[in-house]
Amino acid sequence: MNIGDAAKATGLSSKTIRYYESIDLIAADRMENGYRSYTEAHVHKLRFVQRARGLGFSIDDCRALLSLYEDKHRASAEVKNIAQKHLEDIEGKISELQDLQETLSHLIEHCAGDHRPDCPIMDGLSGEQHEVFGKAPKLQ
Amino acid sequence: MNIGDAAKATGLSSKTIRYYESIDLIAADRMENGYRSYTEAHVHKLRFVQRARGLGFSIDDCRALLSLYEDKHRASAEVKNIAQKHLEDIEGKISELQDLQETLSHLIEHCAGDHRPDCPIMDGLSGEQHEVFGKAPKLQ
DNA sequence: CTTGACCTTCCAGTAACTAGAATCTTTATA
DNA sequence: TATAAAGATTCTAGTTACTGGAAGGTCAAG
Repeated sequence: MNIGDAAKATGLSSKTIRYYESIDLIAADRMENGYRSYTEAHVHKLRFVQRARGLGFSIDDCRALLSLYEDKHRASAEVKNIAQKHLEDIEGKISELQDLQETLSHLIEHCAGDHRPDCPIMDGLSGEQHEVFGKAPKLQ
Repeated sequence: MNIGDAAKATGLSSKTIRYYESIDLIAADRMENGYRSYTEAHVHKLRFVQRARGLGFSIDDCRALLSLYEDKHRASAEVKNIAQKHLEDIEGKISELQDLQETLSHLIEHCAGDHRPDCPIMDGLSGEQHEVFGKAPKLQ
């Protein structure tokens, strides 16, 4: 199977598949003409990574998960560990974003949003307001 | 004021302040020896950007907000518009992350996490599970 | 006069691709 | 059979918002 077919079979773009090979994540075989050649096993791995990326796992996580995927004697604890850490990451991000959401929606609520220049949002950003601010966490 | 003092006054690093100058966001004056020189007005603008970045506004948003900040005749509607779009972005991200969180925590819940190789998380990533999957949205 | 703290510029690296250019190879059509 | 289109290859560079580090200039203190 050529790269284009592998792309269709996985939902990844050819570019992305080549990229994954360039970072030694998933290597294809080569045909005589130099074209990459994909087997069903390759496609499974690609789809595995596609799903993991869809769940927000980093490429490095994917690398670790792939090697566990190929290890018939893996302990599920190892997999769970990676997933757990990732879940905690996600939960951290959610709560940071919720803080931002709260701060922003307060500011927006109090802004008339008309032709006049007075603007609580600007005041907030200028540091003229003290209630609502100072609570916003840093985004990484 | 030298860049180091401006950094202390704003909470930004000297590197970041130089970076902001390099992208034409906030330019400093120069002293005879070539050192950057910061006035209170500079510091206010830097702090303004620092707060906006803390609320997750992009550099481009900051650029727009800064120019509104300096425009005494701005309409608050313009500010509100930028903030509103950003809020919608944030809300979108929150809901994507919540979907991921739900999917992941279901998978994790059902994984024994012991020495045995059987693992619902792996099954999910391998596409052997169909209930929980397919719902996960793409992260941008 | 030297040490140390501070400043300067410039280059490279981060994450995970994506776009585009220049150049094959294969396939389909006239 | 000639050729054009589709699809393959590699390589470089751009994206976001910085951060780290190197090589070197400036300044105040001892």
